[in-house]
Order: sequence, then C-alpha cells, then structure tokens
Amino acid sequence: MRSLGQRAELLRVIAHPARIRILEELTKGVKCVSDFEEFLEISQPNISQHLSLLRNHGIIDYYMDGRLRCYFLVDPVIPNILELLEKDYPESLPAPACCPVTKKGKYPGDRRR
Amino acid sequence: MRSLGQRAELLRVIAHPARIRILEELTKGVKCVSDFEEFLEISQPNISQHLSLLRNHGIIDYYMDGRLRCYFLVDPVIPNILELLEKDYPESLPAPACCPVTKKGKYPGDRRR
DNA sequence: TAAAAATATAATAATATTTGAATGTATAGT
DNA sequence: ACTATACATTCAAATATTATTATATTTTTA
Repeated sequence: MRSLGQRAELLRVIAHPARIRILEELTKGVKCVSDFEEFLEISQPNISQHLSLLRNHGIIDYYMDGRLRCYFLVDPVIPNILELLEKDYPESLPAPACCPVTKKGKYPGDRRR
Repeated sequence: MRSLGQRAELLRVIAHPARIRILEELTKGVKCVSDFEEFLEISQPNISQHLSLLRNHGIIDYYMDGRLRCYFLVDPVIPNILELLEKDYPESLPAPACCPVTKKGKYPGDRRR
C-alpha cells in the first residue's frame, strides 16, 4: 500500500510531457535512449535526466546490450494511469443536488462548529 | 481528447499530498473549507490556495450556501486515478527477454550498472 | 450597524524542478 | 591503441511551486 506521500510522488514523477511520452512508448516495448531521441524534441542529456528520474523512482529499469541501454517498464500501475489519461470522459460528474444555481440548498450531512 | 500537455498538467495539479487528500474526500461527497481544516494539517489560506488551483483547472467547483463554500468534484477522471493509486500491485511487469534492437543481450543474467 | 465567521487574495520567502552546457565513461570497431 | 558511438553526470541558471503572513471580502448574527 502506497502512503499518501508516495502516491503524490508517483504522480509528480510522471507529470511531465517528456516523461509521459517516454512511458507511453515503453508501454509498447523496450526502447533505448537513441530511440527516444527520434521523437522527443529535447537534448540527449535531458532525456537521460528524465530516464534517471524515472529509474530512481523504480518506475523503469534497463539492461545493457553492448553500448545500448534498453529501458523497460517496471511499475505495473503506469499503463493503467496512462490509459485513464487517454480515455475520453464526455460527462462531468453529477453536481450535488443542492443547487449551485439557486444557492438555496442545505449542506449535506452534519457540520459542527 | 486531452493533449500531451493537458495530460501532464492534470497529473501535476493532482500530485500533492494535500490535494490528493482533498480529492479523496470529495469523492465521498461535498465538503467546505472548514471541513478540510479538520484533517489537513496546513493553514486555512494554504487550503484555499490548493482549492483555487484545483478549481482553476476545472477539477472541482463549489456552490455557496450562506458563508460556506461547498466544494464538489467535477472531473470524472479523478475517482479513477485515485482508485488506481490506492490499489495494490504485488507484481512488477515482466522484464523483456532480450533487447529488441539487436536481439542480443539476454535479460536476466548479464545486467550491469 | 458592528462584530464574527468563513473564506479568499496578495506579497513574499523558501524550496524544488527543469534545462543547457560542458564533461565524463564504457563499449565496439578498426 | 585509437576513435567513434551511446549514453550519463555535474553544475549552474532559469523558472516554477509551495508555504507563510498579513490583509481583504462576504455573509450572518447580535
């Protein structure tokens, strides 16, 4: 079970356009750094920095093959999160019954103080 | 369909312990600011700032009831994301057997750092 | 009408994140 | 052994986020 801090940290580490793209690609399969260079419009050192961050948080790992580092996904929650983000949600959640518009409603439940 | 930037931004806005707690509570129902004060160990202005951030991103909204602001969830993806974070994932994803680029370098066996 | 309650806003200070530039390291090929 | 390739690391500057303090706004109640 992830603590509150761990949950926040996990999201924080994913929450960057380059890292989301990296993770999306890794859900499709193993990729090495020069593969990422082909579609990420950032410098190679910057790619390495993002990969290091992800690895330091146990989200990805790599193995060496010659001079290539083959990165792959480790954390099983990642594909699920990415899938949620890509899904379309046409509806907002239902607003609570007690009327944003008429301003008349009572607060649901008991309040103290 | 959310753009890459929007996906990153959404995660970034959720990715804070206080905001995650706020959103978790809001999945259970409407809450006003003083409700949050009871379980968040941060100052009232700080709570307001977190609520404003969430609202400015269309994740929550509120209605007024007297001098209370009753906040509620709007973005339907939030409960799903929170649920994923709380779920337990006992297994790592299966590691790839070899490097898809060179077809060499067998995984487990000769990993280095 | 004045006071208080509930909450927001603004300014600032502290801290964290991100990027860029330069440099470093290991391996493969010759 | 030398060079090129593939990648990482370090440091510093720029930027963004967060928390704090003080103050303001709105509504209710006395």
